[in-house]
Parts: sequence; structure tokens; C-alpha cells
Amino acid sequence: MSEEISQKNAELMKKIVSLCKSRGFIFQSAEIYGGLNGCWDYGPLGAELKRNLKEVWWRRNVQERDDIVGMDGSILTHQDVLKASGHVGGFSDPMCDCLLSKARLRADQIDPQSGTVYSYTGASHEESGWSVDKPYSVLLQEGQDANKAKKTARQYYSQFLTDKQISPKKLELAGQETEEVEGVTNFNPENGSLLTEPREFNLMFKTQMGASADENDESAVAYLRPETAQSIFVQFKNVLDTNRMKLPFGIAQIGKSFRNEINPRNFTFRSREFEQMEIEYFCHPDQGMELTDEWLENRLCFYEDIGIPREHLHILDVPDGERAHYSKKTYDIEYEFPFGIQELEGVAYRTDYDLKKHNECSGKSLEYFDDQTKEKFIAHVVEPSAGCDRTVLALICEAFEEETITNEKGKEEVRTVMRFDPKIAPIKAAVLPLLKNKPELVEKAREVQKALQPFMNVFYDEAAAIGRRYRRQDEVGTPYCITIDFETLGEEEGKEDLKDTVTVRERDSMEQSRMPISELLPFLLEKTH
RNA sequence: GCGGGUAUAGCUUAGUGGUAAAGCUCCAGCCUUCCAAGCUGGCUACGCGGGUUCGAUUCCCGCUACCCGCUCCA
Repeated sequence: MSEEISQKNAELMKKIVSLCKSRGFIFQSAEIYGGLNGCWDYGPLGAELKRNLKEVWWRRNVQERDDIVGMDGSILTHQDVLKASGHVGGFSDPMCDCLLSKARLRADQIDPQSGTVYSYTGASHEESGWSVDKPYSVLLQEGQDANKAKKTARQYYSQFLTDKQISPKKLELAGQETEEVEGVTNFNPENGSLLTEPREFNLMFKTQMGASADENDESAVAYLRPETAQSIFVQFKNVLDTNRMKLPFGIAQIGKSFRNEINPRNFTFRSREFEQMEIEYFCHPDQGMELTDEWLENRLCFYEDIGIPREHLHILDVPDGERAHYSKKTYDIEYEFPFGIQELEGVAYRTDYDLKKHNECSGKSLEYFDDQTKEKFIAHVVEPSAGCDRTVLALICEAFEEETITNEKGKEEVRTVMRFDPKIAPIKAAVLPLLKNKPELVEKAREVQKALQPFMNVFYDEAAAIGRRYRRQDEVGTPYCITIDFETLGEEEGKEDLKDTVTVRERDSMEQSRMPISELLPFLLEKTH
């Protein structure tokens, strides 16, 4: 990405974040207390938008399908569940930092190295009297010049210099010692510099169950779930038995999950608390690969359905070695955010890994018996796992547009419009009396509002000129504005036949049409459902 | 976690060692017969905590948050 485009996208993102705040989509969590790192709250319109997304997802995946049922598991999770799944113990990354370049590396991904370690105890600068005592080492591969160790060490020590005018070359190194080593991983392969000790980053939120639980009571430990999936696996048998399900079938769940991300970034994109929309689709082992491809296609259609065109999505076929250890096949569905192409959803073939683990660890049989074939086996599972907040953000980014239009006076102006698909738009229709100082118009408009309100989120507005009110609605993505005027009242001479009709103004085209009030509800239901 | 940047009203910005200006928005009123009209009036801000100072929004230190890069994202 060129510098210019990246600059432009940063500005675009700023505008989106700003609009999200000013129009009540997304606020920073605990803002009046200075904010909570990586946490965000949805305001009135954001809550509607997110609710609509979740409703469409649930409708498409549960309500309209015979083979998927829903559930809603607890967020607090038994520690044994996450021990079995491998999250306790496995869900942390040892990290270390290069003392010289400050690069961060995964300690477990550093190739073992051999060579000569040059160690120093400190450095000094005679002329200025400056000195520092800090142990530091450099690893040199066989055949490298010993001077490289000195050069690297001087560079390292020079970062402590208060007088930046002093050249690293003028530093005197102290206490040089050398040692031959083999298979060590505490040096940066890039430059030979010593790394910090590996630090564990535990990515799970741990808590204590019971108001009087002791902090050191191991048995009281519980976790906030790092994914909704585990509660589905753990309840697999119950759902199977109580709902007479037959393979293949799925269990869907929408809910919050928590991960102690090292570095929350990009607005709501990477948050420590986030909502997932997950399906665990159980099947015969022979069907796994095929179903993974089918689900990928199904999910792409879903995004198209809610207004994210396929051209803005990217499919990443996650290569061997980069997939989770339990996965035989994984597709990432990525979206072109202004801040880069980032993952919205993972469609992963998790094999029988999870059910097998829970089968073993709980001692309860989670096997499936097929009456037809008399076969007994652990079901395999395909998991389409979507990030709800990420999708909301994608919807906002996709919808945002600043349109340049020429007004009646021939002057160019910018119209900010959120082109949400009507299905997910927070407000479906705005009801507007043409003038607010004419009680008959206001009364009629209130009637229309009340008639629509039980069926959808409508908004009544009588403040300011009609044009301004249209633009306000554009900015929050309301697909239709309904205006009650004098013709609606049937008092216009020669236009008595327009009694009880209203102007329907369409957001994207700004075009207006005349419609009887009686047709409004079916029209809007069809367009916004 | 490291490096860099930023923090003034709901939003976007101005400005100053003597507590602050504007545009837009918003609210009230008048007016207004279809795309951010006009007039009058109004609310609202120097992120938090220290220090220096007679006095700090301004200078210094710390913290927090956000943005960018690195890193990370099982």
C-alpha cells in the first residue's frame, strides 16, 4: 500500500470513528474516567445495528434451517473444560524482546543456534566520564569477525548515552568474556543480540468462583470463556439426546468471549471482550472436508446478503503449519478495512479434536451411534466462527460514504450517507411532518409513527427544515423518510385524491414517490426485512 | 511490550504563563409547502495526577486513552 493511500485510509478511519461517536454508534468504554483500553460501548444506533446483524444471522442459520439448533452457554467456564480443550496451559505465548532492535519474537519459534557468546559487563566513555553497568551478550556464528560482537555491543550500550553526540565507536567495553554454546534460543537470529527472558502472556481471563473464595484456592478457579465453541462441545450430548438430532447437524450460538489480547488495536476490531457468532456443524468424518467448502460458500453469501459485496472480501486458505494444531483445513474470510485486510470469520474443520478431548477428560461417552449403518464414532465438526463486532465494524466501513452533490444553487456540497442494507439499518424509517407549526401535520405524522412502531424501529423528527432532517437520516443510514404534507390532509385544492398519501423519500437515490399510508407497512416490511 | 505522534465544547479546529475563540452540531423560540435556508437566544471544553510558579490549559514529570509502525492475534 502506498504512503498516500495509507494516509487517506487513516483519515477515512478517523472520519468513521468520529461519526460513530457523534451519531451514537460506538463510544469508548468508561470515557468519563479516561477510557478502558480496548473496550467499547455501543450507543443507541450501534446497539440497533448489532442487534439486527445478530437477528439476521440467527434467522438464516437457525430459524430457516432444519438441521441447526441454537443454544446460549454460560460465560463463566469450568476450568476442566478449558484444561481438556488445551486452553489452560496452551493458550499462552512465551515472548521475548530483542535488547538491541526492540523486535518482539515468539520464544518458541526461535531456531536453536550455536556459536561464540561475547559477554560484557558494561561500557564507558572516557572523555565525558559517562559509564553504564549492565550485562550484555552477543552471539556470533562460526566464521563471523569478533569485531562484529564489539560493534553490536557498542550499539546496545549507546542507547543509554545521555549525550547523543557521542559516537558508539568511542565507547570502551568492559569485562569481555567468551563462551562456546550450542542450541541456544536466547539470541536474536537477525543480529545476534541477547533477548530478554521469555515472558508468558496468558491470554485467558481468570477469576474466582464464590464470593468468599480464597485467591489461592485452586478449586475455585474459573475462566471467562475464550471462545463460545467449548460450551457447545460440552453440551453436545445433551442437545443430541434431547432434540432427537441426527448427523449432520449444527449447534449455533451468539455470545461474548474474552481474550487478553496483548495489544488491542484498530478501533473495535481487536477487543479484549468481543461477541462471536459460531456454528459447530457436526458430521460424519467422511464429510468434513466437503462441508468446510460448502460452509465457506454459504458464509460468503451471508455477507453479500447483509451488504458486504464479495469483491471486498478475501478468502485465505490457511496453509499447513499456520493452522491451529487441531485443524485439517481452515479458511479465513477477510474484509478490506481501511486499516488493512483483516479477518472477519474463520471456517475451520476442527476434526474430532474437541469432542475426543472432552470424551477422554470427562469420562462420559460423547460417541454418536448411527442407527442406519450401525456405526459408532466421534463426530467431526466444521466451525464457521464469525466475529460479531468485527462484522458490525465492516458494515459501518462498507456503508460510509461522502457523496459530492451539486445543490439547486449550483454549489457543490458533501452529503454523508451510510448506505446500510435496509435489513440491518438501525432505523428503518423516519416520519416527518413537513412543518412543525401546523398541528394537523404533526398530528397526522404522529399517527403514522404509531402505526409503524410496533413493527420496526421508526424515528419521529419535526425539528428544522425538511432538507436538514433528510440529511440527518442519511448520516445514520435510514433507508426511508416519510413526509406528511398538506396533500396528505386532502386540503389542497384540486389534489383531493392525494388525501392520505405521503412522500416516501429513498436514501440512496434521494428520489421521492407518493404512496398511500395504507401501503406503507407492507412496503417497509418487504424492503427492510 | 517497544518506538513515534496526539489529547481544548457533541464534532472539527484556533489560541494563551493571568482559566479560552470560531465553524458545524445540539436545545428553545420565530419563520419556513420537500434536500444541511434565515433571524434571536442558549448549553457545553483545556484527559487525569503531581511539580515549578503569586498564578499552569500553556513549562516539566508521571499516568491514562487513542492513532501510526514493530510485535501479537492459540
